[in-house]
Amino acid sequence: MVVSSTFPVSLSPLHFLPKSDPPHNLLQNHPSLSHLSKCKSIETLKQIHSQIIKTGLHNTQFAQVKLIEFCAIDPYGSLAYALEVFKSIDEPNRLIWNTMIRGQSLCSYPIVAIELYVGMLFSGIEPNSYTFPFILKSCGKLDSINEGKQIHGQVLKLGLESDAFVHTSLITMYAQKGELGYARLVFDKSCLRDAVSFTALITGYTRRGLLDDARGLFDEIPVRDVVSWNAMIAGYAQSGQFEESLAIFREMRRAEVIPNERTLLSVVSACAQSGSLELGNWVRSWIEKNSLRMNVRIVNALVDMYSKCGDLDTAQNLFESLSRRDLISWNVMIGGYTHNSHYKEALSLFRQMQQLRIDPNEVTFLSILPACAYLGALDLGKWIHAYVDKKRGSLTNTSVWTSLIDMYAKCGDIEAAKQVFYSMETRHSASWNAMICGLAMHGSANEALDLYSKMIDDGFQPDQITFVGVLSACSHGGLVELGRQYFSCMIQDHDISPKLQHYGCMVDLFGRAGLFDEAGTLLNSMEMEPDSSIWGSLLAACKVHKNVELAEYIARNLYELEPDNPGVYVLMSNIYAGAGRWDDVARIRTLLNDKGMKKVPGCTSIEVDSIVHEFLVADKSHPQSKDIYDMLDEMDRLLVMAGHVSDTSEVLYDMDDEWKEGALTHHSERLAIAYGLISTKPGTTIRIVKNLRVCGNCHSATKLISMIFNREIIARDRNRFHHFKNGSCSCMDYW
DNA sequence: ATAGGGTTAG
Repeated sequence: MVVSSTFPVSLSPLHFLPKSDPPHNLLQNHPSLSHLSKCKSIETLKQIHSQIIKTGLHNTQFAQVKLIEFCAIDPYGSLAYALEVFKSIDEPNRLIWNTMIRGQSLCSYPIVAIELYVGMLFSGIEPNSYTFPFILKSCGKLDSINEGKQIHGQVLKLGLESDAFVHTSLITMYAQKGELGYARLVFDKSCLRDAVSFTALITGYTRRGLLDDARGLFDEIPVRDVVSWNAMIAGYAQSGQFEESLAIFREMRRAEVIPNERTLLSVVSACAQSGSLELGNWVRSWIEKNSLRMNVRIVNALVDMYSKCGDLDTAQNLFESLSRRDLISWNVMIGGYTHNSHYKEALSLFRQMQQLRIDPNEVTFLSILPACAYLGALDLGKWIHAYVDKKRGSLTNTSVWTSLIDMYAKCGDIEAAKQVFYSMETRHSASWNAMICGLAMHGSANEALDLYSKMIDDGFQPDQITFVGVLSACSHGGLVELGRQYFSCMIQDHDISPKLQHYGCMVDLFGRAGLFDEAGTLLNSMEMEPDSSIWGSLLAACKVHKNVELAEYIARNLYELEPDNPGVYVLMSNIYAGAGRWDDVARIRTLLNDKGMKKVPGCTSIEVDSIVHEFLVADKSHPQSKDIYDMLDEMDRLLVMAGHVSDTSEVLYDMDDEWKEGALTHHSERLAIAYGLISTKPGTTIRIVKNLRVCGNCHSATKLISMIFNREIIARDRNRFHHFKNGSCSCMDYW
C-alpha cells in the first residue's frame, strides 16, 4: 500500500496543561454544569455559558470539556458556538481537540474536521486512538481518498493499527469510498477478527452489490451478532434478492439470535417487495407477542407491506391505529391507495393531511398527482403545481414536474402540460415520454412526432414508452404510413422488440383505416398471444366499418379469453344493431340476462370548484338534479332545432325500445355537460372524464352543444381526448 | 470519549 505523510507528526511528550482543576466532585455537582445536560435551546446554552464565566468555571478544564462536548455533540448544541468557545480556550487539551473533531465528524462538512486535525498537530498535540475513528469518519465523506490514505499513514506511524476501534474505522472509511481492495488489505493484515470488523467489510461489499463476497465473509464470522445478521439481510434485500434475504432471516431465527427493530424493518420491506404476506403476518404477530413497542417506523413498514400485498383493509387499520403519524406514514398510505387504484381514497387522505396542516413533500405529490390525473381533478393538480412552484429549489424534483405534465395532459389541459414541459430546467426521458404521450392522447399527432424528433436531437434514447406515445399518435391521427415507418424504426434502429401495447397501437391504426388484412398479418406475426384489448380495438374497428363477419370471428376469441366481460356482448349487440340484425341483438340480450351479466355502467365526472361530481346513466342523485334535467330538456330542444337526429342503433341492451331515445339523452356525459353548463360561467371550458368510450350519438350531440352554447368541451374517454369546439371535434370523428 | 447495520415512503 502506498501511503504518504505530509502532515507534521509531533512525537513530543504529552502536552501537559499548566492549570489544575479544583476537586472533581465539586465541579461535577456544580449547578451551571448540571443545567447543561438538560439544555434544550441555544438561548439557554448562552445563559449557562455566561453563568460559567461569572463563576470563573470557564478556567477549569472540566467545564471547558463539558461545554465543548455539549456544543459539539448534543443535538441541541451548535458547532459554530463550539468553535467560538474553542477559540477562547488558551491551550486546549487533547480531549478538547478530539471532541471538536468528533463534533465535525457528525456533520456534513468533513473538511473542517481535517483542518482541526492539522491544527491539533501544529499545536503539538499527538492524536491518539480516540482521534482516528472521528477523523476517519470525516475522511469517508470526502470526495477524495487521498486525505484518508494520509491519515492511514499517521495511524501506522503511531502504531495504532492494532487498536480495534481504529482498525474498524479504517475498514469503514475505505469501504465507504469504494476502495474495497484497501479495506480488504487492512482486514487481512490484522489478526483482529471480531464481528464488528467483519461487518464493516461485509457492508462495503453489499453496498456495491457484491453479495457473494459478502456472504463468503459472513459465513466466516466466528460469532455473529445481530448487527452482522442485519447487514446481510439488508444487503440481500437492497440488491433485490428478497428470497435470500428472508432465508437469512429464517436462519437467524434458527440460530436463536433475537431480531431487533432494524432486522424487522428490513424483513418487512423484503416481504413487501416480494409479496411474502405470510412471513409479513408472522413478523407482525411476533412483534405483538413479544410486546415490542409498535413504533411508527415498524407500523409504516407494515402498512406499506399490506398495501403492496393488496390487503388495504389491514393496512388502513394499522394506519388508523397510529396515534402519532409521521409524513412517511401518510405517504405510505396514500401511495397504497394510488397503487391499488383507490384514487378517491388517496385524495381524501390527502385532504385530511391538509386539514391537519401536515406539509406534504415530493413523495406525497408523486402519489397524489396520478390520482388527480385519473380522476380529472385539475384544480387540486393546479394547487400542487402552485405549491411546487413556490418551493422551487427545495422541491425541485424532476419526477414531480414530469408527473405534473402527465396530470395536466390527462386532465385535459394540454397547454398547461406544455408550459410545464418547456419551463423545466432538466428533463428525464420520462419527461419527454409524458409530453409525447400527452400530445398523442389529445390527437396532436404532428406535434407529438415533432417532439419525438427533438427528443432524439437532444440526445435522449427513446424507450418502449416513447414508442407507445409515437405509435398511438399515429393511430389517433390516422397516420398509417408514418405508423408503419415508426414501427420498423423502433425494431430496427432502436432494437426495441414490440410489446403488446405497440401491437395494440398498430392493430388499432390498421383497423380504423379498414386495413383488416394488414391487421391480420401483424396479429399472426406476434410472438405472444394477442390480449383482449387488441381484439377489442379490432372489434371496435369492425363496428366502424360494419364488418360483421370479422366481428363474429373476433368475438369468439374474446368470449374464450374473457367469458365474463359483458363489454364484448354489448359491442356485438351494437354491431348487430348497426347492421339491422335485430334477431341477433335479442339473442345476445337473452344471453346476457341468462348469464346475469351487467354492463359496466357508464360514469362521467366533472370537477367544479375543486369538487369532483360523478354521474351515472339517468342519475338523479345529484342535489341539483332538477336544474340539471331542466337543462337537459333545453339542450334536447336546441339540438332538435339544430337538426340533430339520434341514431338509436347504439342502445343499452336492457332498455325497452320506447326508452331508447330517453336513455341516450340521459347518458352520463350529457348529465355532466348539463351540470357544467349550469354551474360554470358562460364561455368557460368544460372538462369531463368518462370511464367508457363516447358513443357516436353523444359525440355528434356534443359537437353541436359546443356550438350552440359557445363552449369548448374537453372530454376524456377510455381511449383518448376529444376537444369539441364550434361544432367539430379534434378527433375528426375518427376514434 | 471512540468502531460495524444503506431501518420505513416514490
